[in-house]
Amino acid sequence: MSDLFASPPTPPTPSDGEPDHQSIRAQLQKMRPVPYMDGLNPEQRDAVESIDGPLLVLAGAGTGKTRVLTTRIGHILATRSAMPWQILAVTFTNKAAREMKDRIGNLIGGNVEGMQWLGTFHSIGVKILRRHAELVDLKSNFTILDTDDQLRLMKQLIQAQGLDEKRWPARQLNTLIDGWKNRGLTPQQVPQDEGYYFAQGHGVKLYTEYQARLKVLNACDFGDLLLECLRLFRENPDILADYHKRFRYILVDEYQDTNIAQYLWLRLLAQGGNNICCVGDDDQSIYGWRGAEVDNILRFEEDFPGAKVIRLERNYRSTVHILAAASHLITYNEGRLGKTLHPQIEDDDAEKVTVTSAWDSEEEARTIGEQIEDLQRAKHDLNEIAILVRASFQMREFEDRFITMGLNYRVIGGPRFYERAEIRDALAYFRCVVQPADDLAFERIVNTPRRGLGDATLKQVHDHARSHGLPLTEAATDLVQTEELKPRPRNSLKGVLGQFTHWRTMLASMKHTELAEMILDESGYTEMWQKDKSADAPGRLDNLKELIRSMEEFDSLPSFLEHIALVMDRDSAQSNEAVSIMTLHSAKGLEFDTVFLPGWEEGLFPHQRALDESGTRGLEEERRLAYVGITRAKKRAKIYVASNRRIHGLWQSSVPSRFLDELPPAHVDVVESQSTYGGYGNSGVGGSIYGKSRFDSSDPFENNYDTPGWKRAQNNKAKKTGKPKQRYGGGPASSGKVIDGELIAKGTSDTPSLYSVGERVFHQKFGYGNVKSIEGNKLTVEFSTGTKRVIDSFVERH
DNA sequence: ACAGTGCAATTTTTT
DNA sequence: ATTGCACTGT
Repeated sequence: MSDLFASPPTPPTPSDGEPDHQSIRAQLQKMRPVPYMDGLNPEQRDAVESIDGPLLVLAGAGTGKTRVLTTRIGHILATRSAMPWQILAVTFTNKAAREMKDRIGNLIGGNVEGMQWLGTFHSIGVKILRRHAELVDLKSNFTILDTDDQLRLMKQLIQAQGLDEKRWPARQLNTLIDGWKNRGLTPQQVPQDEGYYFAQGHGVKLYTEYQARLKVLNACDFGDLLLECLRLFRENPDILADYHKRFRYILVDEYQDTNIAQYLWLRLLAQGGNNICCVGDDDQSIYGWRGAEVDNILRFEEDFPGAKVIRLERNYRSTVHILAAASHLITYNEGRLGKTLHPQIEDDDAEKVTVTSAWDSEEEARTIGEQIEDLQRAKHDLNEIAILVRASFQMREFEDRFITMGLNYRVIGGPRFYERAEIRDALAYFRCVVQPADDLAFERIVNTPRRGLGDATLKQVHDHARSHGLPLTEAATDLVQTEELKPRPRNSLKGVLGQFTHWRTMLASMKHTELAEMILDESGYTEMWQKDKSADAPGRLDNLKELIRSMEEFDSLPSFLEHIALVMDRDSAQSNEAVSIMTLHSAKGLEFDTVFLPGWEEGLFPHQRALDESGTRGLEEERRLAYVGITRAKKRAKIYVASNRRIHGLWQSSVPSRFLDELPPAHVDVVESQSTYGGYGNSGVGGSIYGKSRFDSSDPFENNYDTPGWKRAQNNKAKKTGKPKQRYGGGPASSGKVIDGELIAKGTSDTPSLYSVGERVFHQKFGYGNVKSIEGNKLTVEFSTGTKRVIDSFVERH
């Protein structure tokens, strides 16, 4: 394929405006198909070839969206319509950008380095801002603040206003300002009434102050990376015109996830050639809560007059049943552009989507564990299995279970490397060296490790800084020359400042990795963790080593810091075979043979908070989330409902999700979990309908969701809260109920414990352990993972 | 300055 | 239940 590029393409000159050339080339292209077009269906091909004018590609799940995007870029390059550096291609995540780069590389045979404008919205924003920083009151070495920095800054501002931080938490202010920034609003543009929501009208004032502080700190937050670009373009038409000339083609991935600021950003840039191609799927818009505007994609044809719209509806990923389930479910949403997925995979033996009821979340985890073992025995690849949960607290149950089972798993999207305290501390040291005005970094580490610089001293530095309008570092430098500080803190502060000055002088001459190590050693930071005898200290030291190691790939400390700020993913080694556990949100864009979807209960999924806060809009977004979940599956989608779940430490009985009603019965099998007898566990509520099909085998595929029992269950929902788990500890009250025969026999609170001190027992979650003491039916057991108090019926004698 | 205690909050997440 | 926080007392 690379022979297409054998002769070096000549860059089209700006005056090369004769469209005839292009269309002739395009025609030739159509007449003689080129290899990279092989295997594209007509719609995909159309999307690849329609490179002139605005184009919206509505790409349903699994319809070859990325392929179209990358082939389109390949096509632009192959037809010499633009040079690599004249293409702007934006994605949301670094992962998507990387994948796109890789695939273009494969397509055109290698070098994609020329595509310097392929990246995330934010990384491209930074790139533009650094070039023109002075025009937006920044220096080109400005710092990018993360959420943590933002919060600390806002907290300071709230305090400075004399407001009660309890009543007006920084978090809330951050969300508010973030929301404004997502909508492209500067402090002046915030609608008046909105400003009053926060702290009796202090909202806008705080926003203004926050922005002012950022300038002083020579810093940007993520929102600014776009917002300041907007300002730059608007205030400097010549610069915008420059970019118009530069970007002959614009491509946007996941357009349904763009917020207003991003939309404005794109529109300003697209005004040049109008060759903008947006790819997205309104049915997969799941980030409304962080500012994404589905409207952007719904409005595309109005925003870009003359736009062509191409629908990709041939799904190459999933079986008929999976697609039918997802499609039927999503039709319950209003306000969509409307697409139908047509299955391209023929499989007469395809499994229907299953819905399984479990007594509680523990049984749910156990059942899924067993099913995974079955799949494993049938030689299924564990990497092709995923568990997609609504909220991350659901993950723990699976982890616990898989640990005891000895099943390999990996959690995708947990706490990130860069978020760890030790990494943030180390970075703060580096930031402070590179950018002395970075007060937030300075504050973070000035007394870490302990240097005897407490609140009192810091307050003096702060006051001096404020009254003289100086960054903290400078204020501190001033102060130590005077007699204002007490001798001890004064010397201590003088010492650190001296060190920083020293490190800064080394910045140019020393290799950055060595300097970094030197900073951590000389500051006493490494030593602090070496002396720390807590269990995680060695791990933290490892992380620091890892941090230094990862700096190797960069050529300087500043470029490394930018990478950290923007590229927040850690490349985890995923060599082993393992089941993936992740949230539905982080599953977008992925696919697996088998997908387990636990926790389909009202309140959890759809999530109560989504309903409370956003009403129908929230519900529809939850439904799209369900759609995303189901369409991740290639061969098997397995849905689970638990009748009882522990939320915030309380057992709550729950009602199956309304989404289950919205699945097409013809493509769904209702089964009960392998280890449940009956499924009528929720006594008194009429029973779960999901166990019923077992006794109702005359017509197992009828729509079970409309039966009286189901209706009753819905009416009764949320009546019982905080109820103990009847099956295990209920005593006489629970007798006569349908319960798990195996476990109920093991004693209740009324009978003396069956165990004795010193006995070896087995627990489903914690594994083997020794009984330390007994109070009634509660045992204190020492497990390998620690000592826990458990109800005796949770363990087995061994 | 720091350690210990009490209290509230607790969806989803990228950049 | 767990965790992170702000405040209090030494």
